[in-house]
Amino acid sequence: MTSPLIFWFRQDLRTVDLPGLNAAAATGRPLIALYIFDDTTPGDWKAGAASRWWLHHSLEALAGALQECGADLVLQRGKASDVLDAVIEETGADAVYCSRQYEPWAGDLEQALHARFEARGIEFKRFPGHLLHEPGSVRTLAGDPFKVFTPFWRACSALPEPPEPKALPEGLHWHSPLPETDNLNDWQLLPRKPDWAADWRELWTPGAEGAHTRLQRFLEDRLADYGDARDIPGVSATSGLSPHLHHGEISPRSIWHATQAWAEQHPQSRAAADKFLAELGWREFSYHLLVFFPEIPAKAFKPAFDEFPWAGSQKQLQAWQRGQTGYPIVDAGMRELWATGYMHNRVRMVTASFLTKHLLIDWRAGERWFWDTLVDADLASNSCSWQWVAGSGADAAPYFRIFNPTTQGEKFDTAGEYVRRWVPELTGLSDKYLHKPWEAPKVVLQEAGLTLGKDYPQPIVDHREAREAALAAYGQIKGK
DNA sequence: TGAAATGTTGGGGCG
DNA sequence: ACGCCCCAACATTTC
Repeated sequence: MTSPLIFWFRQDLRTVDLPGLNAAAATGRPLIALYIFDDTTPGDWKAGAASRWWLHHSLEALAGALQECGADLVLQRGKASDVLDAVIEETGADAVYCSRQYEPWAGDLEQALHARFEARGIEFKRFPGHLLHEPGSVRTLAGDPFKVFTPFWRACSALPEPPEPKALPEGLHWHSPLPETDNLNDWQLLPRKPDWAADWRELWTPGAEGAHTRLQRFLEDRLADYGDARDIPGVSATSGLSPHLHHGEISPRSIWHATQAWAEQHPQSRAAADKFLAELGWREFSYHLLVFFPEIPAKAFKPAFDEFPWAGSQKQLQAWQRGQTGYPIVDAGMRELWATGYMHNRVRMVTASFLTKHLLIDWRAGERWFWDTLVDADLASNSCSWQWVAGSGADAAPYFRIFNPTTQGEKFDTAGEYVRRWVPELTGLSDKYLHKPWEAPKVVLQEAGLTLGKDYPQPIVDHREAREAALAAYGQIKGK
């Protein structure tokens, strides 16, 4: 009798275009579908609260999809190596297949498992699938990792196209009897008291099916206008695929090929498609940076920033987190994040710039907050993007690029749709003052039924002063 | 994947 | 008619 093979699900909660699972199926051996909830993760980057909500529903969806292929998903909680050992022991499995992950601890774990299993004659194989191109496959002519996005992405497009997505073959052979599975509810991934995600199912559909539906809808309804509309937070013009991608419910290769096919049918929208694909490019770039510079989540890429005189108070941090800074576009973004687990990309830049430059608060505080509150929280993208905004990263925005929250609001939320949606106390204010209520004459405020400092805060910092302070702080590390 | 300060230009009001 | 000033509007540079 053939020994079973464990397919270990990780951040790849799908059955379509999952190379490791296809390879496992191709062996013809009885399979065990296993997911391990490992909250012993070192490095202090356990899944945040919003991610855990997503994970719960994503696992439900995966279990459903596997059921349709005749499989039961085994859920177990604990240290990955211990759980794998126990399942191997119990079932007599002598092979473990999984998808690669790129977080520093995940790489370490894979190495350790490889050594451990090899010694015992257990086959351990890792497969790509989370990225378009494996880190290491894209290098400069000198063989170094790229540190600038544009040449990186150009080099990527010179590579052979990523493989076409492959469906899971029919008639898989599943092992039984299976080890006992945990009850998903016992993992308590969902929030209670209060259940702040009570209505999130109306916003999101975690799982591969939801991901593919979202991609289709994006291609049909949104991609043609993506070029300009993607910067308008009041308009639903972005794909919203990031949380699906993070959890591996859809592969970037599926997105890549679907977008290319769409672009061939809509040649006049080639530019929009390329712009969208470049966003996948930034995701790739972040992963490449994370692999080559594993300190990125915790340490400034540019050493000069180790000396940066970060300041800011707990009180200011809290005002930012709660959307009470007195700058409407910033507060709208922070409240959208809190209410939905998501924030529009344009506004992520504005709010992050505000935290690091107007409040001079260390980018790592923002990184933490986003990590806990975003459903798409992703170590690579989150840390690289924070460093990008803070000016400390590879190919980062120059430090002195300080967003003016008023100008950004007027430029990208001209009609005030976004601010009025998330900061309803400002609804009565005319467009003219919506992004700068502190400049509104008394009568206007009265007519809007608004008392600044009571219904809505006064700006917690003065823009001009904050900007000058930020530039002065930067002056202290410049040239170092 | 900025904004502010500074520089330049050109039309129009005015003496 | 002319020079002068004001100030948008746009371009450049500086942070």
